[in-house]
This record gives sequence, C-alpha cells and structure tokens, in this order.
Amino acid sequence: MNLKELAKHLDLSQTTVSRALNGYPEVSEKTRERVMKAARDLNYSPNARAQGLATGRARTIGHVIPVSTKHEMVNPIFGDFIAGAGETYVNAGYEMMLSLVDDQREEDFYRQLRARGNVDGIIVHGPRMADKRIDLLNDLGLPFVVHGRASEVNAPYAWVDTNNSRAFRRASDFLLDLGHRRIALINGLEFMDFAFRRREGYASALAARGVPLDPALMRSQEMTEVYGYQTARDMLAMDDPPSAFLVASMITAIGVRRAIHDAGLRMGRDVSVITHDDDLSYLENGHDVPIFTATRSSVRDAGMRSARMLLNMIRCPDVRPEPELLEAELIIGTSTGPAL
Amino acid sequence: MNLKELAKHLDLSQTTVSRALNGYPEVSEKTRERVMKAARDLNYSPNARAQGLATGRARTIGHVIPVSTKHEMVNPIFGDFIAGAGETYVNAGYEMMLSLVDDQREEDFYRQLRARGNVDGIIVHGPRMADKRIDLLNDLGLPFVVHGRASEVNAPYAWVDTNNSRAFRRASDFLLDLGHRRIALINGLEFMDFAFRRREGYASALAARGVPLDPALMRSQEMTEVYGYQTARDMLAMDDPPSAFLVASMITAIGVRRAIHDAGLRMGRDVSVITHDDDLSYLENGHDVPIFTATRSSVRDAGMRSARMLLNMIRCPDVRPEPELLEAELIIGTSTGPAL
DNA sequence: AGCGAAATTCAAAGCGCTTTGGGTGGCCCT
DNA sequence: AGGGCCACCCAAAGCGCTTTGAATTTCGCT
Repeated sequence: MNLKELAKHLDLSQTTVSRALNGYPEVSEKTRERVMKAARDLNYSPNARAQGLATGRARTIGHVIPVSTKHEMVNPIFGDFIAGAGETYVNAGYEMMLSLVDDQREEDFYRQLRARGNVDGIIVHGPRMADKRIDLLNDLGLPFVVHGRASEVNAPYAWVDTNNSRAFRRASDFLLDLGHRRIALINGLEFMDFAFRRREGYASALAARGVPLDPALMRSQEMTEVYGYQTARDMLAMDDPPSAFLVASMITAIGVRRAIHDAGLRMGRDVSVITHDDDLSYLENGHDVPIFTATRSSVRDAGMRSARMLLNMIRCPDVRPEPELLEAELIIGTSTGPAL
Repeated sequence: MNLKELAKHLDLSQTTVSRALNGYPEVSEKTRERVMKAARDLNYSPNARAQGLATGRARTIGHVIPVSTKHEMVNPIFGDFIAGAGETYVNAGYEMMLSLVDDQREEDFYRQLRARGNVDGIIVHGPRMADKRIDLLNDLGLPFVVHGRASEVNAPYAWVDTNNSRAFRRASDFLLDLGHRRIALINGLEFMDFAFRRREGYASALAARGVPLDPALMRSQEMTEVYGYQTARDMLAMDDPPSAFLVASMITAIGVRRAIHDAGLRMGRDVSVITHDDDLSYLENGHDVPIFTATRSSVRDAGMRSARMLLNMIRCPDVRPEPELLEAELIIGTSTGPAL
C-alpha cells in the first residue's frame, strides 16, 4: 500500500492525501477524517526512505560508539544511556541508528555518514581528551551532541556531561576529612576525558591538603570487575597500603570489594571505598541503605538530556545550545569510615 | 556532491558512473579507475535514502528491544550482543537501527516497521514464552531472527539460543552430586522464555533424584544485584536455608555473594553458588581461577551468529535457515563445594 | 445573477539513485 | 566493402514521497 494506491482508493490526488496526513491546513476537515480513516484501515504508513528523499531529512539520530581494536569492550553504561535517549526519540518520531566504529577509520566514517545522509544528527560517545572528532564534525556541519567533553578542544560544541572533577574532588575531600591520607585512585582509561577529569579532581583535593600524589596508588584501566579486584589486591599487599579507594565505576568497585573481603578485611571499617555510580538500572547501589558511598549521576538522565538537546538543535539550527553540566550527588553509604 | 554532479565532472553519464561504482562489468577498467578516483577525491558517497528507494532495500537491520512500563530495565547483556552483531553488519555494509518499543503497542510497531520499510530484517530480543511477535512477523513476511525462543509457538522461525534447560540441568546435577538437596533457584522473570527453560532444567534435575521442589526456594524477578542480595539474605534466614544457589546472572550472583558475606558465611564452603555467565566483557568471571562455578555462553557470540543468520536470510530468501542451539560450558570455580 | 475572494483540490516537478532498453563505434571475418 | 558482434556508454523511466504553482469549486455579498 503506497500513497498512489491510497489516493486512487479515495479518489483524491496524492497531493491532497499527503497534505491530509501531514496536517496541512489546506484540506477540509471532512476529507482529512476520511483520509485518516482509510490510512488506518488499510494500515498505510509512508515509506520512510521516500519521505526522507523528498524532505531531505532522515528523522534518524546516529549514535556512534568508538571501539578500538585493543579495547573493544562496550561500556556497560551504554544500555541505560540508550534507554534514556530512546524514549525521547520515540516521542519525537525519530529513529535511532547505532554504529560501532573502529577508531582507526573514524574520520572516513563521519564523512560518509554525512554524505550518505542517513542521519540528521549524531550523539558522540566516549570522547577522548583531544578528540579529533569534534573539529571534524564542526567542519562537516552535522548537528551533534557529545556525551562528555574533550578537554583540549577549544571550538564550541554542544555537550552534556557530569561534573567529574567536582565529583571526585568532593569524594576525595570526604575521605581526607575522615583522616585518610593513603587514598588510591582506581580510574578508567585516562585518555578518556571523563577519567582525566576525575584524576584532576582527585589530585587537586590532595594538593589542597598538602598530601603528595603517589603514583603507586594511581591506576588507569578499562573498568572491569577483574581490574578492580587485581588492583585492590595488589595495593593492599603493599608495605604501605592505601586506607581508602576512590573507584571509577560500580563494577570495578565490586571487584575492589571482593579483594578487600579476600584479604580478610571489612569494607567501611578497615578500608574505605567510594565509587562513581552511574545509577544503572540493574546495578542499584543497595536498596534502603546504599552499599557504597558514591558520587551518583544518572546516565539514563544524561541520555535523555543529550537527545533532547540534539533534537532542539535540529529543530532550531541557529540557536546555539547551552551545554549541560550535571552535578553528581555524594551519597553516603556504609563503605566509608574514619581512617584507623 | 551527488551522482549527477560527479557524472558531469567526469563527463560521463550517471548510468556509467553508477555502474562503475557498483562493480558492474559493462564498464571498462580504465573508466572505472577514473570514476573511483574521482569519487574518493571529491569524497562522494551515494545517498542512502535514494539508493534505498531505487533498490527497494534499506541495508539496515532493526533491533527491537521490548520495554514494558513496569520493567523498563535494559538488559545488561545488550551491549555485548550488539557488539557482536555490529561487527558483522559493518563488514557486510549494513546499518543497525535500534528501537525501544513499549510492549503495549508492539503489533502496531512491527506493522509500521514493515510499511515504512526502513529495515530489511529484524532481530527480536527478549522473547516471552508465547510471544505473539513471532506469528505476527511471519505474517508480515519480514525476515527475522529471534535471540532466544518462544516455547509455545509452533510455527517455524529462525533463532539463536543457548540451551538453557540443559545448562541448568547440568548445573543442578553438579550441585546434587555434591550432596546438595536444598538448592535455591534465583531466576529471571519467568514469563521470559529463557527463564522458563532454566527452571525446567532445574526442576527436571531435581525430579530425577526425587528431590521435591520447594516453592520457598524459587524466586523469579528482574536480574538485578539487589534482587540477588535480598533473596539470598531472606532465604539464608529461613529455618531450613538452602545450601546452594542457582542464579540466573552474574550481576544477581554478585548480590547473592554479598548476602552470603553479610551473613558471615563463606561462599564455596558454607554455601555453594552457580550462576549463568553471559561472558560479558566488563564482567569477566575471575581471571585465572573463575570466581563462580558457572554455565557460560557468550552473548557476544550469539550476537554475531544472529546477525550472520539474518544476513543470510536476506541474501537467500528461499533457503530456510537452520536454528542454532548453543551449548553452555560448565565452568568450575571456587563458589561450589560439597554440602556440609 | 454575477463577481471576487477564500477554500479546496490537482497535475507535475523534483529528491538522488538504479536499471531497462537502446545506441555507437571498433574490430574481426568473409 | 559490408555484416555481425562485442565492448562500452547513454537517455530516460521509475522508486514513493513532498511541494510548487495553478485550477477548480464554494460562498458571501452586492
């Protein structure tokens, strides 16, 4: 069933039918009703490609997740981010296209995305510190929103980000206030911008109290459970072990907790742990009492905000969007206590 | 830059340029070279929508994830599945479209997907036991592959699934062999097909040894960490607590482990735990020695297989694909031991 | 009844590509 | 020299929609 057939069936021109369906005023209410009903009955939906070709807009948003050959893990926050964004798209009548792109051929990929015209805008995931993609996308003139930021990029661009440095500075202060001085940082990969910022927050807090940074207490890796376990285990076995851990994700923190247990210690008494909590749906941080003291910021919410921002940019191309900096809450759980 | 411009630039017809780019034989190697080079230089890529309109194929696969208003969690396995499938699509020149669809309006949604023609095929996620979608999709004639199966559906369809009942039967047998008789099942939502099958495997193993099923030891919920924790905590507080837990996911098993620790018990000595392990990239089950005894089946691999199967179906519409039943490995870790 | 404006409706062009159904020229063969 | 066959290239139609510009109908008023 296509427009032509529907029009013939109704004994109307394609023009009128198209206008009736798209809510144009030049068509009488009576015929509009008639057209709508017929469309429903024959369950007609316009062909998206044809519509796109005619209008020049794809009504599709691209989500591009970089995968490097070395680190091909898909960040577990992805599902929740998508859930938040997806909801927004559905309501606005947009589709969501997903692309995993090898960071070797990123540039090519974005150019093609533009040329092939299958998206009206894109969401950039996992920005690196001096991410080349931002300048490239600005050049291409394709609307985009970055989930996160790229520290060394000066050009303006739209982003939605958690205040990572502030969050980790507060978390560090909290531990310092409890008397901790040997505080380990179990960070994400530090070429990722968020991880870099978290380290900055941590470092500035320590510096403000005159606590020297100890490279032996700072690790940076992909945020798996095993990474948390091994790192904590190794650090706890040091001559001068940390009394507290600042951890970049719940998953990693769970590994840290395992190492603490294995070492026969108790979390929150013998060793303190603060983690960042993305508020993932399947990984609630305890129910009544939080397990981990945590800096919490909902990634699902970030997804919703990013999507909304991007749709606005597409709708009104000339208003420059205000970036959104989301503050993380500091949630006090049972995983922290005074230094012994 | 579009085909017309490129053709004019080369002083050739659109036909020839199109044919040169698409590898048709009716064009001399010399001009093909020339066309290719020009396309690269001017970085021309054909407009996907126009191409789709002309060919009638979208070169896009839809992934449909059901979200109910009650259970709006996105399954954490999703990222890994997508990673597996995505790789396959990239190599085949296909795009991936994601849709979150409320299970209230599923039927409508699939009809529209078909009518709007923005995908050539779809992957069905999270099949329920008597999933209506399968009959619907068979009617619609849109190629599809189900990740999982739907027990009460008789019509033939293409699927890729783990042998969940076998896996849980083996796991149960393993526990029974160790002398356990009070074995708790902490399952996923049992209207989900995989969860139903797992319970069957568990039940049949117990039945075969004459161990009666105890409803007090069987729980069915969305597979979060907190669910595992609360359930295990409650069960361990029973007068006649279980000596072993059979758990539906690593995340949930981590909650179970937490409850065991909190109760002052040791996993693998005082209480045994077996979990299903989807082999997620960020949640490796220990490094050298597995933490959990587990039934393991890579969901990433399932993603790759599903994608390949679907692409084959699209390529050769008349060969009926062979469904793939993947056996889970039983990995022996440190979380199980003889019953006391 | 007649006129102009407003309300409807329509035919046709165009979006950027693929593909059908010819053309044109070169070359071999008789 | 002339016919036939390739190899190569082209013009134009068509995919299903939107939108422009024009045609038709309706209606209020004088």
